[in-house]
Amino acid sequence: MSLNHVILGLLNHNEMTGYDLKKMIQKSDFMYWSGNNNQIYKALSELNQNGFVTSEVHYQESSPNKKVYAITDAGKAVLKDWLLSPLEEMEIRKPFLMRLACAKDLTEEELLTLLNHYEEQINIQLMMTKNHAQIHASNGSVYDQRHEKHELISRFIIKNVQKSYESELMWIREFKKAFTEH
Amino acid sequence: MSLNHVILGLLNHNEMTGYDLKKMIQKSDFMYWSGNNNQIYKALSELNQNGFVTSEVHYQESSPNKKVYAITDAGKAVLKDWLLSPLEEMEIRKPFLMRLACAKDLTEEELLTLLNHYEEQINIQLMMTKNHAQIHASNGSVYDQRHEKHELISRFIIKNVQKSYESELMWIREFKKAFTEH
DNA sequence: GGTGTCATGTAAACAGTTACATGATTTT
DNA sequence: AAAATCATGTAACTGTTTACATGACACC
Repeated sequence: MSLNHVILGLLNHNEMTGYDLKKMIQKSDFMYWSGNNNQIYKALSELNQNGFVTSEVHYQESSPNKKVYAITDAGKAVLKDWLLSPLEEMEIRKPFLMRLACAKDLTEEELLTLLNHYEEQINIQLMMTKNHAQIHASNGSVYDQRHEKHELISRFIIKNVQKSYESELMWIREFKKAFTEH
Repeated sequence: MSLNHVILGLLNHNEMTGYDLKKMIQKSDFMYWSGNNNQIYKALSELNQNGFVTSEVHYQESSPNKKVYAITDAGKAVLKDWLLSPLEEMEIRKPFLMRLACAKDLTEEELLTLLNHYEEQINIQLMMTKNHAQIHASNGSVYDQRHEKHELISRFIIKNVQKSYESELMWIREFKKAFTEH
């Protein structure tokens, strides 16, 4: 149940509404949850029931009312426990590799177009993260960047995602080269 | 429903039982399904009902009876349709990055031990894939490697997984360096 | 005598996605 | 006039994992 932990982590930066959390998770390049309503509002009510967050209703005229959530001391303790607990393994899901493994009956031409499609896709994804990174860098980002330490961390998180794509592109080029040289 | 497609792809190499498929998927470094019974036997009966595979019971004395599944022409057509259809996007799930993003209140020491744990974990995973690759190379592997083309493909699939881990290790070292140099 | 392999299957629980519902305001 | 933003929530569905059930044989 890691999403609950991440929500605590986000609320540890700033108090927020469910809607804010949803947008943050959906925009992020490295948070791997869809950020749909069901997930987030359920997680929040669960965290609230356990006393890990508090919620305060803000009445508004022109827009619907908000529930602003804030982390409690109990929540901070749970967050820290998680941070120091054994690390979950990463998962790489590359449907392209599945296709490659099943490509026995494809012609060399078909295989090359598949590879080219993949290269294009990864290129697009890389460009998107670079775009997001620029936006982050220009307008202050989600996290407060007054502290150097935290700035370093967020820079390296973005770098990590970009490196994953760049490494993939390098592999594709190597593969294409090996493939065209029979 | 990509698992069904991959099962077709595997059966396109060799006819097999559900148990064989299960083991293959569980041992694989790049197939991202757990390969539990429920998934595989359900998928097989579905493929069978749709006429994409046939099943033949092999009676055995000392072990339980087998159902050997083979791909049909209809199954081959479905497989090829999938191979030429639009590519699904890859997903990278790195719980470590989630922790980093939530690490605001950790001390620099705690953060460094987290990083070291991660490095160790990735190192272990890399070594495991290298081990698997050796086993594959020595005893003929799952796929028949009579054809050069296919040998090239399986070599590059393994290379892809390894490169993902190596790129991660490089990132970790870069991060540790940047971190210790304040 | 306990664990592991071979072999198939089901039940229950949990996680995740899509789609629905409401309703005012702002943008295209 | 249609679509998007703000804002919260639920229902139905699909997908995935864990655990159960059976039973012979081989290995340590």
